[in-house]
Formats: sequence, C-alpha cells, structure tokens
Amino acid sequence: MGRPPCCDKIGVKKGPWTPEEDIILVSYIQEHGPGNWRSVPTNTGLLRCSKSCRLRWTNYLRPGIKRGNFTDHEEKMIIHLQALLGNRWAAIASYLPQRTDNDIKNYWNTHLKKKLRKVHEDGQSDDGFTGSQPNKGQWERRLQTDIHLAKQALCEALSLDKSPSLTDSNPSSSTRPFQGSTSSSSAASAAAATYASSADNIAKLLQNWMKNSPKSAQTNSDSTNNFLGAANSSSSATTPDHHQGFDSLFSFNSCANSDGSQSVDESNANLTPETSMFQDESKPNMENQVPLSLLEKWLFDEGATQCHEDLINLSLEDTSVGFF
DNA sequence: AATTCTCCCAACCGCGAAAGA
DNA sequence: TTCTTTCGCGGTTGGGAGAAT
Repeated sequence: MGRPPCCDKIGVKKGPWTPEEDIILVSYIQEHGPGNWRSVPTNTGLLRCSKSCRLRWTNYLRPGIKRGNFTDHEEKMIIHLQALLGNRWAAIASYLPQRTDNDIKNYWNTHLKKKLRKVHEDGQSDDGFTGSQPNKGQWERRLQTDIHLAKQALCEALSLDKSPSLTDSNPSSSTRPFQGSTSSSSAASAAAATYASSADNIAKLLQNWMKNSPKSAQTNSDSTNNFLGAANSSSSATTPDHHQGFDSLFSFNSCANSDGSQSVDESNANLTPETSMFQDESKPNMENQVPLSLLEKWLFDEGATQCHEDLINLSLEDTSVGFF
C-alpha cells in the first residue's frame, strides 16, 4: 500500500509562485487561518499541491519573516545552535523566529559550511564544532535537563494560570513588525527583475491588484483589512486607509476593518484563529514553544548579566571554533 | 559581446510522525 | 490496534543572476 501522493499530480502547477497566486493564498489564510492545507488548493482553486501552499506560506508569505543578510549575531546563533542541535533546522529556526528553517538551512549550506571548511583547512580548529563536537554531549545533557525542567514548569504553569500570554512563549511573533519590508528593501531592488515575493513586492502587488480589479479588491480589501486587524496586536491605530493598509500589510500597522465589524482589540481579545495564527504562526507547536523559550532564557539570560552575544561567544568558546 | 561557470535560494521530493477514523 | 490521511522536516534540485573567461 504505497503512500498516496499529497495531491493529484495531474494539473498541479509547479515552479515559482505568481503574485496572483500569492494573493489568493494570503487571502484564504487570512480568512481561514493556516492549517488544513489539504483543502487549500480545492477551496482556493490554486493549481498547487497542499505542500506547496504550506511551504509558500511558511517560507515566504507569513508575516514576521525577515529576509536579507544574516547579522553577525544571527550567524553566531546558527553556528552555535547547529553545533548544539545538529541539522535540526526547524529547532534552530525556533530560536530565530524571524528566519525560516529553509532560510537557515540555505544559509548554512551556502555560507557557513564554506566558512567552516575554510577554517578547518586553515587548521585553526581541530576541536571545531564540526564533526567532532567534543562538548556536544555535555550540551545535550544540559539541554535535556532543561527540557525536562521546562516541561515541568510548563505543567505547573498551565495548572496555575489558564491565561498565559502566547507572546510570552514567542515574544517576537505577535507584535513583531514585519521586518521584511525594511530588511528586504535593498534586496528588493536587486531582485526587481523577477517576482521575488518580498514583503514590499506583495504590498505593492496588492495595491496594484486593488486598483486593477475593484470588484475583487472590495472583498479582498475587507479581508485584507481583517488580515491587518487580526495581525496587529499592539501598535497604535493608524488611519484606516486601504492603501496604507496594504503598505503596512506586513508591517502590522493597525488598520480598522472597513466595515467596522470587529475592532482590533476584539479580535485580539477573542484570540480568533486568525489572530492566533499570527501570534503563533511561526511555531504552532506549544510543546516546542515553552521549552524553547525557557531554553532561550537559559541560553541568553544565564546569569542575567551578560548580553546575548557575550553568552554566545562564551558558549562558542566551548563548542565551536574561533570562527570570527 | 558571447559563452561558460559558479553561486544562491525558492521550491520540490520523500520520509517519518502525528492525528484521526 | 490498525490503517489512512495529513502535516512537518530535512535533503536535494532547478534555474535565474552575476562573475569569470
């Protein structure tokens, strides 16, 4: 009994996504929330398989994704976490919520591996984080201990407090501005020749789309404003200008619904799927979330006196080469 | 200017895990 | 418990863009 294909291969489109497809997908997810990917192609009419839709959303369209060059700090984080966790890119990405696992994986494969190799060839590291990972066992033990403790803490917290803030477990995902629009601005010009689907591109795309197809834009502008309203959680209200709304589509600026049916506060208070999808969209798995946040605390706030990079540097001394 | 090479990254594929019937 | 379906992850690939020749 072979595994069935994830979708009917006949008539399934492959390759780069078009702006129109992105709009359809974003609109649908805005309305229904991410998940149930199987139904997305049938309900939207997209000639894409469910996996492709999910991937497009998680790797590109979902709010909060930061694109562009990795910072030094991010690089160190990745190196450190890779040494710690191995090629578990999703786990690593949970520590860098603005980055997708695909992005991190690509960055590792294209940049960091080379650096690593170079360093290795230069003979600067016989005890490097690659391959041997002499302290990995130590780190793993510590990690496992923390996971255990974190799970215990989670159980206690859940039993004591039934209204935990989702943002606590993922502080960067809910109110985080959609940083792609800023970080991608330089990259966008470089990629202007093709549809790169940066946040800017999509915002512009949506603007044009509204102008060109007022009828469909009516429905979708409403839904997009819902999208915005749902997405926004804490920033102060701005004028409910639709075009501004699109501009801020991925910057999470507040934008009231055009029909006024639901306020931002209401949507947040109710934690509708649309709302929670943006608060928790990067890592919906709660079991991952809480331990990770505690681990983050362990990773970053240990001693509460060192800044993150200090700790990373410190840790890298143990587990990694003098990479930088 | 044309061709080839290399790099990079978005997207695809296949597998395993989880969820549901 | 078993089987089926769906989802998520990690490895890999295809092709566009820029660099090199």
